[in-house]
Amino acid sequence: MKAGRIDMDELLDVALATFATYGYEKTTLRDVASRFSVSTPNLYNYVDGKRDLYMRSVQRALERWRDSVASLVAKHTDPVERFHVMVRAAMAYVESDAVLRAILMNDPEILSVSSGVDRFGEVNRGARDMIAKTLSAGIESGRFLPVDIDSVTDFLFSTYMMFLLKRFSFGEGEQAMAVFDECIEIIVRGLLKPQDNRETPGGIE
Amino acid sequence: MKAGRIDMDELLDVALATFATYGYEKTTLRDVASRFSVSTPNLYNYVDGKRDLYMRSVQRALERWRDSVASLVAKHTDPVERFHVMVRAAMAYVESDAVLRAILMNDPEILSVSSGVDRFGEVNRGARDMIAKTLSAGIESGRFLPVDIDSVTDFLFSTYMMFLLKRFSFGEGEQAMAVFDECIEIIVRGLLKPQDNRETPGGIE
Amino acid sequence: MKAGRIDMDELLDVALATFATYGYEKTTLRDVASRFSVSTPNLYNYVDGKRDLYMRSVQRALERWRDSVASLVAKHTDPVERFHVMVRAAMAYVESDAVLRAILMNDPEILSVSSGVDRFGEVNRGARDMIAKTLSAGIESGRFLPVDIDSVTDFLFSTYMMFLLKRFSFGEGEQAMAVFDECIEIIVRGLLKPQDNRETPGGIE
Amino acid sequence: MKAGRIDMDELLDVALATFATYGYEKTTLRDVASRFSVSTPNLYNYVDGKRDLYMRSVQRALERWRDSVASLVAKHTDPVERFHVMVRAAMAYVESDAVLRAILMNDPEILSVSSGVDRFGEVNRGARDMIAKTLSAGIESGRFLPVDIDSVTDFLFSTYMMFLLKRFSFGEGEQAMAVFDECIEIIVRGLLKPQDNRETPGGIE
DNA sequence: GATGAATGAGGGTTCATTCAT
DNA sequence: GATGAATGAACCCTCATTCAT
Repeated sequence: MKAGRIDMDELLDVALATFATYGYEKTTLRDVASRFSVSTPNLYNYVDGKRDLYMRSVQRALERWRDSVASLVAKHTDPVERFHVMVRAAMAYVESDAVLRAILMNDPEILSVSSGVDRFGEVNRGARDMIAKTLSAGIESGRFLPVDIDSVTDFLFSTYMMFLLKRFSFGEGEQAMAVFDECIEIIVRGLLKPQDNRETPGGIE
Repeated sequence: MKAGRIDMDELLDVALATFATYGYEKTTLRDVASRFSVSTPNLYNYVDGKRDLYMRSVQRALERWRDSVASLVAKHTDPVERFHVMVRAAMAYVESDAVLRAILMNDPEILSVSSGVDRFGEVNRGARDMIAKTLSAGIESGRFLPVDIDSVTDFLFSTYMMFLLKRFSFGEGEQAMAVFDECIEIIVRGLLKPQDNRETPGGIE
Repeated sequence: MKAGRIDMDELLDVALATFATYGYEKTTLRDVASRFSVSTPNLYNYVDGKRDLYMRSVQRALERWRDSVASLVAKHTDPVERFHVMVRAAMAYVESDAVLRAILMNDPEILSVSSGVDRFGEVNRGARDMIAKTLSAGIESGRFLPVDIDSVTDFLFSTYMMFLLKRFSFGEGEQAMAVFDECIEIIVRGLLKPQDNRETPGGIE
Repeated sequence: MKAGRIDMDELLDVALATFATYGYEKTTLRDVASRFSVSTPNLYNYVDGKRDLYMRSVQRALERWRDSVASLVAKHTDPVERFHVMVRAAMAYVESDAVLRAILMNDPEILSVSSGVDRFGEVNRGARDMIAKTLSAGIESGRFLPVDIDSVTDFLFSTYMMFLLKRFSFGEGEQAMAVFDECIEIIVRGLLKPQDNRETPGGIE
């Protein structure tokens, strides 16, 4: 009783897996269409072309990633905790999702925000919002210093992305993670008001 | 005195890097040719087509790998030491060469020798020779039991390749290395004559 | 109600004529496509490439040839007559079809069945069936000796093909035909039961 | 002690044979060059390119043809005899020279003079001269009627070419020859002065 | 929604041809 | 003379995309 033969969610899932396997260039619309026993042009009734199919698939994957992190972060109220949970959950998610990892490795620029164009601006903005909110919550609660939220958010997001890239796209191995943990510690410590400086819950021991 | 605009060594290096970056399919002959400001068909004066360019580039990379390992192994005389140096040097080399790593990740079958066709037969044979020689040296020196060299060589090479694949192509992380080290220990211990069984120089402590 | 700009039958006819005129190599897909005022890649909606277009065109021509012969043979019941009709009709058809003749001259291996690969296996098998049926009919009717049908069919088909090649592909002229007629006589006479040996309807006198 | 590695006569012979075998398009300069173990560009020291190589090879073949006919014709003085010898010798030569025949079959336009461009103008002019001289000799000797030499030459040459084409390029078989013989008879009879009309030496009986 | 037909762009490859050496 | 290097044109073929049905 479906209106069409193709379910949009399924389409994006199948497409993402195919892109992950073959990479964007080598993936053929026929590859995707044939998985649904459907003609290639028919995909254009659901999607605006190959690029669009790719963008939407990746978008959805990025959203799931963001949502997963957000729901974990939501369980915590302490701003410092939220920070640590956020960065660690993000890392753990990528580590656990082979398809997303393959996508990121094939197309590292997905996470790049500096090189002029920001594809996936919405998702990235969502992630930024999450950071910004955590930041401002920390400031309002009085534990963080009253820094400029926008610029610090930018800084944090860039650092985060940089490490993701190093870790998963350029494959710089696990020592990159140690440096990352350390950097996060430094930043968090820098945000805390002096009297909080001793304890950083969730830090490495 | 230059033969032409293109130096063969440079060509293979550039090609390898390009293949490593984009993968075989997405790499265009124009990609490679344009790095030398040269027309695409001109590459056919140096190389027999895209496939050939790929094969030769990879071949050279594999040879460098093999030679690097061989030269390190040559510094040792004790068969047991040679074994440990050999397997560790091989792993370390791949770890240090991002281009080779990318190539292996994009085309894991390079190392496959079982699936009927053995592309890069010569290099693989060279590696096998290295193993076989180390084995027979150990036997002649009286430290190894007089095993059948061919079958043990086969076994060792397969084990070695299997771990390389797990480690770098399938990205199974570093715990695979621990297992590998252990396996090597077991094999070496099994090769040693009883009185040698206690000490395995180069082992993990 | 037209399916498209190109009618499959027309396509194969045009292609066959073009191949006959220029030969396989010199014939361009553009040559064929332009006859339909159509882009070259569009041919791939009808056909699987140049080789496939060639194969199908020739296949059809061979089928027409076979069918023409078969329908003539069907008018006769006497096995001996059938034999003579069959071989003569086959020869006459080629003589009358300049396009088929040109194709055969450009690509003599079409009829070759011995050299390992039998392209056009189906048609050749059809022709063999025709021979085999005629043979077994003759045997059942009691006029032919009870020979092994398969091996005699093989022998007859080979002889037939050999003469076709000599006549049309190597252009050995009409004296080849005389030899052919004689050979057929000999074979037929050898197949007949002794009491039939005197009369061979359709023979040369 | 040859100046170069290649003898011009040999080159043209080899080239002609190659063109005859593969046809103009499929023949590669490398095909020809490799027969002399010589680089492809080197051929340009002897010849002005592929087209030129073809033209010269064919030219030479046509000249040999013409000369062969001319030398046979020269043995006769009777104009009528000369005519018959000329046309028969021309036919016989083509029949005996498989390479020339293959060339003519692959490129029937060689003999075409009507379609605007006359490649091989010189040879064709030579052949025409031969006809014209025979004609004028016949006229001067008083056996032929005083026709306009140019137009009759044109007519004869065209007829001759037409039959050659029918016979060898379009493969119209041997009945074309009968028609040809008859036509020649008719023409010769028409040229003779009335009292000569009875006897036509060399005619068909 | 779905499909067959059609196209332009682009990729690998061959080839005739030119040029500097 | 001879050659290696270089190029543009052309070919087969794939693919994303459009359009009429």
